[in-house]
Amino acid sequence: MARNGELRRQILEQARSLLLDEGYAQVSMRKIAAAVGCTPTSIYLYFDSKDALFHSLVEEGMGRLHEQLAVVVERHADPEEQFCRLCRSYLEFGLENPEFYEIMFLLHPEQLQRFPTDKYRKARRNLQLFADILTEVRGTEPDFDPLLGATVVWSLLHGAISLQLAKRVDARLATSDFIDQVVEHAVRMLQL
Amino acid sequence: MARNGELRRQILEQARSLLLDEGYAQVSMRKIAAAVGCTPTSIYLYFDSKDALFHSLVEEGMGRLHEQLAVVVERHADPEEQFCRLCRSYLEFGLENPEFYEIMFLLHPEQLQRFPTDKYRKARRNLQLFADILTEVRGTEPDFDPLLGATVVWSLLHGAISLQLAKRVDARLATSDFIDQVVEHAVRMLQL
Amino acid sequence: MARNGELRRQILEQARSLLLDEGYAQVSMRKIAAAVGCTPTSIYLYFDSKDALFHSLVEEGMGRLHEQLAVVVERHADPEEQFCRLCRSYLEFGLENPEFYEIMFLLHPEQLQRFPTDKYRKARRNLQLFADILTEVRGTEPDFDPLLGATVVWSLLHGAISLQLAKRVDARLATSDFIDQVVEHAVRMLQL
Amino acid sequence: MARNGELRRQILEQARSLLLDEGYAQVSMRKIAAAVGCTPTSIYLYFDSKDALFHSLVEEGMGRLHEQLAVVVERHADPEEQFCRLCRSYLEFGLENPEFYEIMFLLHPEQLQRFPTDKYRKARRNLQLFADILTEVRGTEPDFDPLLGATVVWSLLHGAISLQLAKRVDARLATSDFIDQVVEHAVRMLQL
DNA sequence: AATGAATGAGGCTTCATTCAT
DNA sequence: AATGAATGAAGCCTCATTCAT
Repeated sequence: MARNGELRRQILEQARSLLLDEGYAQVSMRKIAAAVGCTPTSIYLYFDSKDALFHSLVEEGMGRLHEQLAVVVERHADPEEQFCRLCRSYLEFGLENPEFYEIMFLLHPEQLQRFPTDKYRKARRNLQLFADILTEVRGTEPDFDPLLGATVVWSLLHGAISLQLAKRVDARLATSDFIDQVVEHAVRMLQL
Repeated sequence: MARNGELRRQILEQARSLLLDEGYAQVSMRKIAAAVGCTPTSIYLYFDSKDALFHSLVEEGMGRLHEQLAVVVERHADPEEQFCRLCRSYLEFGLENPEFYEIMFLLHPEQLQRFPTDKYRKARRNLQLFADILTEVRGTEPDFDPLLGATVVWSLLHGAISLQLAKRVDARLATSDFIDQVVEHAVRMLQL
Repeated sequence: MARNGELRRQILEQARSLLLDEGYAQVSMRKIAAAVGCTPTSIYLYFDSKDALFHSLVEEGMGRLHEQLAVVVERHADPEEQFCRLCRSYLEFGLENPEFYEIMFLLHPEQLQRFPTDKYRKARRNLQLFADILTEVRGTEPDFDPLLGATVVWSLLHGAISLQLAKRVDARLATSDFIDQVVEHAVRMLQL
Repeated sequence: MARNGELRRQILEQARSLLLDEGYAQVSMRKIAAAVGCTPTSIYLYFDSKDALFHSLVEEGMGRLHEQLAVVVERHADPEEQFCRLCRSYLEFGLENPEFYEIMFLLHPEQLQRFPTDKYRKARRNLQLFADILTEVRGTEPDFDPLLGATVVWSLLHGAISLQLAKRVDARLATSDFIDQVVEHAVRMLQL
């Protein structure tokens, strides 16, 4: 019907769109096909299975996130500035790409089975960006583990995104205030 | 076959167990019935629907968590001690009752539909325990919002549990170190 | 719970009520029990099966209809007056007791299985009331069969009720006009 | 397995056949599939739902009936002859296509839900055929309403078919005599 | 006189997937 | 490059009914 890979692109796009609109449990091959305007069968020309399709989305999301974070690190010299912006950028990614964030970090491993473990290693590169700055700033402290510190910060950011996406943050709190406060608290990891 | 409510108890138990093993999407009435050793029909003697069954689990979990946290607050006088123990207790609950934690906080509201909104208000009581201590310690600061601070701490704790349950924390980090570090970082919320 | 037969009476009453409100297909033993305020099991104390319950209703309806029609015949002397009133009374019964009429005459025999055939003979007594008058008026005509004539009249009345109950009569027609016209046409059977 | 639309045709056919044998309430997707020799799933390739399937039958029946009646009107010039044949043709359709007649006119609207209202308008075209002749013959009478008269005739024909299909007509009456008598009585509507 | 507990059968429908074309 | 036809498994849920108490 279209140029090489055009349909593949559309499938991924509609899958993401459905994911955003209806949640993972409601996304089926049929619905994706209907949204794209092709047959369910056609999807199997480009993806081995439903899992494989979603793995592609995970991979794409991982790439986008890393790219977005890497740019931040490049653009700023001051470690604290870098760290602060890294946090904001991560939060921003999660809140503005809920469908990516959901399949990347919120879906149970059991739901998204058979995901090649090595692809999750890409996720670690992102964590390393945080750890690197922590090493730079607090690396000399004998009892400080940068990887551990980065994981704690990640927990905070991830928790904030999760609660926000699940709409469990009290409606009286302004989102921007919440984000500011999260970032402010995350940055404290740079302090002794 | 069973004494009063015995089957009901077994259903809840197996539902929780399946939830833990396979994730919400994989839990079906049929599987629960098979695990319990009864007919799917029998489940409907005790629960109006699948949703109702899971709502019962949510409610039970909410009750357990609140009880566990309330005890902590009663037993300790020093605010910082209270706060620290609250954090530990919350983490402990999440990590030791993953199936409860999942349905309570990880499931999307859309997946668990029609949940009586007022039952979620119970969840807020837990958040209030954190907020109360923050008010006690930092209430005089003009620009400090205890509810906001408590939500940030909650994000950290929730994120830590989520990542741990999803097995996304680097295996090289000892869980006890991770928890210590999370609590230590959370407690910083008490400082100016 | 109550005096002898009291519950039995309530069951029949609620069954009829449900029949009227929701139609035969929607009436279940459970719903009847819920409406009465007893257990589904209790219904089986008074009726052998769902069929038996409905057969009782059919029987009751047959009795009521016959009583209503018999009164008409007794009260009037003039054959034409009798016939006219019989028709009106039959139409009235059908339109004012739709739940009885439905189980008595509209339900498929397959749906209401195992109905003792002899009970349907009661229905013939009603037809005979019409036939008797026809015999009285036109009995001398050589080619006139009163039973046949009565059945034709019955068809008209039954059809009118059926279409009305199924809401298939054009809404622009006033019900009273429709009934008048049906009776007027039925009465023509008395004429040569 | 089957040629284009072949399975669809078989599904409709078996659905009709089951309808005839067991009545609407007893017809299930599973039974239809079993009768056809395919999977219940396959039915959903051709019909969106059980309702949709039966709506197709209704529509087909409406078309057939109208076609059959329209031919009668075209073929005869004399109004009385037309009317007489219309009645016979309607009766014939009902008695020879009981399964069509049942879903078209005997099923309660509640049982066959969500039927596009405009399709019932087709049914009115049939009624209009009767009304047109009545207008032609008795249109000048001031107190005669052709639509009302047609509805009365329809009641008679419909009632006759209903009783016959439900096997409630006395077995001693020959069907052909019954039909003759019904038609004869219907035709009286043409007289003053 | 009534119930609580339980069930086997079956209701409609959707799913991911395959295979021949 | 794409599809039309088909399926087996499974989803939630309701049914009439039985049996021990």
